[in-house]
Amino acid sequence: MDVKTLCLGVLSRGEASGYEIKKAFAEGPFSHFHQASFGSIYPALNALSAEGLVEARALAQHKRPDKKIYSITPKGRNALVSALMTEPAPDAMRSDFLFILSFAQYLPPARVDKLIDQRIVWYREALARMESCACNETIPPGPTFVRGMGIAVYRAAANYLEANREKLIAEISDSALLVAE
Amino acid sequence: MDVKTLCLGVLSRGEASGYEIKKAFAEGPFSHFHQASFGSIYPALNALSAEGLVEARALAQHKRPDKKIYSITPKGRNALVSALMTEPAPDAMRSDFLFILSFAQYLPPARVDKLIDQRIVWYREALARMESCACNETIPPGPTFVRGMGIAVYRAAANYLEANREKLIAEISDSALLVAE
DNA sequence: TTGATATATGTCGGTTTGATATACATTATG
DNA sequence: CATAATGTATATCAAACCGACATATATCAA
Repeated sequence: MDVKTLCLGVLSRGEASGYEIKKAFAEGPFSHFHQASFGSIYPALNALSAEGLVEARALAQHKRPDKKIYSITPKGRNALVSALMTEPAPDAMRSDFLFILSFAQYLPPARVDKLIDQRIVWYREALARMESCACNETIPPGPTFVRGMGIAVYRAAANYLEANREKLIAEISDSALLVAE
Repeated sequence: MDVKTLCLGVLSRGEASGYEIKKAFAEGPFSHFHQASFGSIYPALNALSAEGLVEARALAQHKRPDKKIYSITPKGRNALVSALMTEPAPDAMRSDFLFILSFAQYLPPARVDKLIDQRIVWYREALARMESCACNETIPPGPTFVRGMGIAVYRAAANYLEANREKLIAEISDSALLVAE
């Protein structure tokens, strides 16, 4: 699933600028299962434009660069559906946090404690964003299902961290004492 | 957290070849929160070797390319600890599966059904691997904690899919009927 | 006032992926 | 028994991608 397809997906829900597409991956409804950077979005939009899968119109702005608003074409919708019919790659989680924690016994307990603390806050904030967003609107079944899965997974992560942090800190503090003896 | 650091992390648990490091990310204890490809591992090992952070010894093999077994040096351990003390990036999940499902209403219900089916199997198999692995050995607190978090998150994902799949299929089947009327 | 944050597009170096090449052993499958 | 598929093992390379930076301005907080 390349960035071109991701952009088509966002644009299928309504026209948007590159900046707004970035926001959809940074904070919006796609943020908990995909991300994309400016360095890939802008070239992708140019390529899609050249292929006739999206159309751009420039919107003049007060003392700012023109905002280029992209909208998907019928050809673009076909390309999106084709991409949606291919077999998805396995799901992948990337967590520097867990990589670091797997070496917890070689780190100062205070550092581990703070790290877990911050990550709980991060997960809880992400959860709040997911749960609050657009409850008044009528959300289609697909996005509702996907949102629910994001909430379920993030909640499990936050709950696990809260339930098991003390045990971990106690264990690595004990082993430090053993070494000191 | 670049591939060089990830390799140092694997090697800190014992010497290994590039191929074995790959396996650690594809199936092993790191597989549920980080991944790395051959194309990044081999150059990373060469770079680490040039910097004196790892040492290589060649192991002649019967009618096969020599296996290069890498081990971490004291300098390498210092570099690893330094990397472990930097602030971790936010956790990220990447799921083409969820991206596709967010357009469920534009897809054939049978396709959505099969997709969810396969993903449940995938999550359950990953769970079985995580839960079975090395229960007899004494695992240090760090890896135990990290493993527990992987299990908690994957279980939440599998349970959510099982609990909500029927509702989704029913909803997209209904809307298809409405269109047909 | 000074810095931070937000809007907005874009480039560029460096990293990473995923496919491919090579080579042989072992293990299914028809 | 042949043959296909999978596993062991290293390595390269084009294409894709990320993160930082450049540019320009408005707004809001310290």
